[in-house]
Amino acid sequence: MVTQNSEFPAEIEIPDEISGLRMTRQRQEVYRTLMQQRNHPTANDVFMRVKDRLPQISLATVYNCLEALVQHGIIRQVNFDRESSRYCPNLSEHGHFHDAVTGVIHDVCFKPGINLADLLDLPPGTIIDAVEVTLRGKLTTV
Amino acid sequence: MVTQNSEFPAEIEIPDEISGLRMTRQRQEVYRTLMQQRNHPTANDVFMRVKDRLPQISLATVYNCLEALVQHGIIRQVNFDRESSRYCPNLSEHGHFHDAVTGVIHDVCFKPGINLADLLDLPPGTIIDAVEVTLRGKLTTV
DNA sequence: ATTATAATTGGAATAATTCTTGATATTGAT
DNA sequence: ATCAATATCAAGAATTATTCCAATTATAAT
Repeated sequence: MVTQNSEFPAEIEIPDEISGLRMTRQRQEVYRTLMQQRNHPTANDVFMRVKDRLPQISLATVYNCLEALVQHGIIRQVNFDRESSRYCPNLSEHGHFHDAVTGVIHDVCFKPGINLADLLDLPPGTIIDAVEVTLRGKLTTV
Repeated sequence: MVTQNSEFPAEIEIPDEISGLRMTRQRQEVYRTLMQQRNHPTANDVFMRVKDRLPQISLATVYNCLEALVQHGIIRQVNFDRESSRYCPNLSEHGHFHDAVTGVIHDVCFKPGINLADLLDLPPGTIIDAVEVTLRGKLTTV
């Protein structure tokens, strides 16, 4: 049961197992951080945040947890150029817009009914397992 | 003038300057390698190949040359996950298909008349400077 | 020719990530 | 519950691609 306390934001309840992956305390906290902090944090960002609740956790463990979560399809790993990997719990098909001014990464949805693979000149017999769309630019305040 | 010799494949002529970038001997060889070896080589791949013609070249120089060429829009840098950067002289707008079986990277064109930004749900006032499309999958031989 | 600027080199430094090894915790079978 | 087998975690070492640095060399400008 979740401890509800008006002094703290409501916590996200994490089950003991997700998609066959045992959710240890460490994995729960890593996952919770990603669910709460939707700004595509790096492993180190997650590490610093999780340390508040699990002071003894190591960066290696954060990497292990993130990898396990990615492997089990619970979160997604997102890369921009060769910067540190970022992690994202948004599993719906979406792209990423990288604001060159603020550095903020925004999730971008496809307009309904769009199937990217249909728009590409692919040789017959190509099986697409994953699609990645990354945009770079600025967000002029309107 | 290019030395033509039937014992060797015809060379690609590289001018002394491209888009305002002075084409030094090193930059010429790096660029020539990319033009001849269209399989998206890494900096190290280029280094090994260029060494045949410029045995004293250093890896740092190859990195410098590649960066200069990228900065001047003469070639493109392509990243897959956090693997080594790859380089590509194809400047036309295209995506990349990464064959999981062979590891080969294929350029993929958009079907005519497709403007990717139109298919995305972008907030108004978004200025897109660059678009990157990466596909992952297999190429079933038909 | 001389000076100023840019490019190259080789090696050291960096940073993100992975690996290794021993300790801990968890599960399943008895 | 106990024990063995397995999985996870922690800490630090190792790895790898890339960048930085300082010294040399090449090119361009006067």
